Amino acid sequence: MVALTLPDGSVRKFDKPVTGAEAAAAIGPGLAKAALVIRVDGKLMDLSRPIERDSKIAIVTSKDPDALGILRHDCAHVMAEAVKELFPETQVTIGPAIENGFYYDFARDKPFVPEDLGRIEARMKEIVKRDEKITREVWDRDKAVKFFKDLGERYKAEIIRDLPEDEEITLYRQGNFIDLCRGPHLPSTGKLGTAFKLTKLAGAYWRGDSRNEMLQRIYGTCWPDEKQLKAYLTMLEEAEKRDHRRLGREMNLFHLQDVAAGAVFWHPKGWTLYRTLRNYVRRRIAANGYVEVNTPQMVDRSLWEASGHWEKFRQNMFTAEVEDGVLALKPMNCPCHVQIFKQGITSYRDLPIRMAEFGACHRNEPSGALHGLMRVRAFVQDDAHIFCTEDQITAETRAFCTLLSSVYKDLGFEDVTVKFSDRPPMRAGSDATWDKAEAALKDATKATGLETQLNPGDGAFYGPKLDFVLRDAIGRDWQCGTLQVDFVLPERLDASYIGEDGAKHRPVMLHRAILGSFERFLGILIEHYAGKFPLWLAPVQAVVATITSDADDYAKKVLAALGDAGLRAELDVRNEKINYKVREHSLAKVPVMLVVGAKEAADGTVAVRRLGGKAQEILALKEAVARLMEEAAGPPAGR
RNA sequence: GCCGCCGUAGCUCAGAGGUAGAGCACGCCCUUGGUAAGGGCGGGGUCGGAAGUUCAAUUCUUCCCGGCGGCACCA
Repeated sequence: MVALTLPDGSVRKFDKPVTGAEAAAAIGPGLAKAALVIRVDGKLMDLSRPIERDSKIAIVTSKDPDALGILRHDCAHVMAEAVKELFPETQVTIGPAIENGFYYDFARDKPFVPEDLGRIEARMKEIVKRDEKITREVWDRDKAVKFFKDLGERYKAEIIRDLPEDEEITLYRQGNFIDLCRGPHLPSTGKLGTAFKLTKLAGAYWRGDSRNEMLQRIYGTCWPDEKQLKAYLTMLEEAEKRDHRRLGREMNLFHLQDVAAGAVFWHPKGWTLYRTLRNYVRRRIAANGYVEVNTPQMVDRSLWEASGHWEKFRQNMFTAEVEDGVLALKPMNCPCHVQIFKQGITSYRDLPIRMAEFGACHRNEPSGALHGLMRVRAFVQDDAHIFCTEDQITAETRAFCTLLSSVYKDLGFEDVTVKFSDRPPMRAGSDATWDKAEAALKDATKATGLETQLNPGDGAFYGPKLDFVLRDAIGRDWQCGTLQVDFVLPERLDASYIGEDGAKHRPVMLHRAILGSFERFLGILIEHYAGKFPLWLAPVQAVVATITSDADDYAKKVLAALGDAGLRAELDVRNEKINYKVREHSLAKVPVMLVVGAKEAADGTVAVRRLGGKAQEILALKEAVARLMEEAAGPPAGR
């Protein structure tokens, strides 16, 4: 006798063990048809497996959030089957479900070409049409290894060999295709549907290790129905439209050029945006007790040896030989800040010292890592180092978390999470010190009300850290801010202060950045706003456009009034129709247009048109300027 | 760095073993038009770089540089 409790609390009794499929059929024929897998006491299982004991069950259909992963995993299997049919010499490896889809890694001498994707996709649809039954088999380990070896599938054999001793070896068979898999799977390939698409081709290292051979990865996306597939593809198109590299060109913000790979040519408008952001951060940190400094670009090798960078970071550093040694372009500012700290004698009364620098750093990133503004070789950090006592870590971290949250909010990001990385196995500093530092970070995030996720053992060897992640307008996460406690660098570079007791003590250093790098953050900001910046950030805040040349003189007066009010405005008196001008400045994403014709010139007014808006508002020039000025002032500094 | 794809006008892209074309942009002319493209004419390219094959290479081959998508990297 088996009693199965359904999600609604009702109990079904069977006089012998039943399979998930039978249980679903007993509940109703509609459900039996829609059933994909079954959840038994919280664990997902194949419908074909018998349920021997009293359990809580739920039939999982495509509406269930758990179904998506199964669907995508199955899609990977169907793709592997299609590939094996079309290219029998290919070896299969692994193929998991991932966010929005799945991939499968294949090993073969001849790489796939983009045209293959269409063929594979067509064959996948055939396999779905065949509606092959998917069956689960439990195999003996050695037999399974031999079986795959004999098939020439050496990767699969390797995976089985490396599975933990106590793990059951299960194989899934669909048609002529058999694959090692933990499952669960759909009852048959027909249940997959056809809402999938192969999206890209890529190389990927076997087992994710760059010392291993490279496999061919095929990515795909897969959804419960065509509508969701289409929605996803549309979302991708939207993301492409707001790509910062594209908007950077269209809005004439910056360009990248092969003569300086990984470095940015900022155009006037982009540089205005950059400076606006930098000025904003400058105001905010000044109001929060930071002092700003500036330190050398190129520093002698000896300092990097002392700081430990030469040993740990050498490959990423640009160097230049000079007559009496080697200089390195700084990849970070911290050693230089310690040099400033060390000038003269510092008393405990002077602490904390919050030393900020918009420091230009260079890192020799691998060529394949470069990506628009997001990953560059030359960048400027909104960097600062807080020199303080251990007792001050809590208050400083709290203040930083508050400042950071407020900055993100001002810049349009409300959704912020924190990753907290605590002590790694190999570390410097005593356990008591780590206890204190970790407690301080934990306390600070809690006090600020930030949602925190623990990354155990992921801290740097020199101290625990917080990483701040923000979510953008289309749901993507970006790690930007950071706060790292450092017990080691002050020691290595011999920084000290005089304590209350008159003796020398080591300060603690907090490395911290809110934006990370201006370059990357601007990339994120461009995509977040899709180029439509709020007025205070917009590089061109307003365009004064004339309807006919009769209004030219008045338009110049309007422009001057805007300029006097500190607004970034441009004039468009070209011999073009107003429709043309409106279209052009709209595409350039200028937030405000002030349209003036003979009427406005006579009345001393302007017709205000907001980007994307249909309505226009006629205002007296003075009134319009006053309103825009207020709006363009941006967030206040003193918080 | 690794795998794959790509590099033709400022941009988006077509093309072919016999030194190139479209649309938009740009310049000039006409047009003075009230909220997302008015019309005409015109200028513009060592076809990413180097070498090789060939009577002839921008086209085919190799190498290099750069871009794109991943992977690896991001103390």
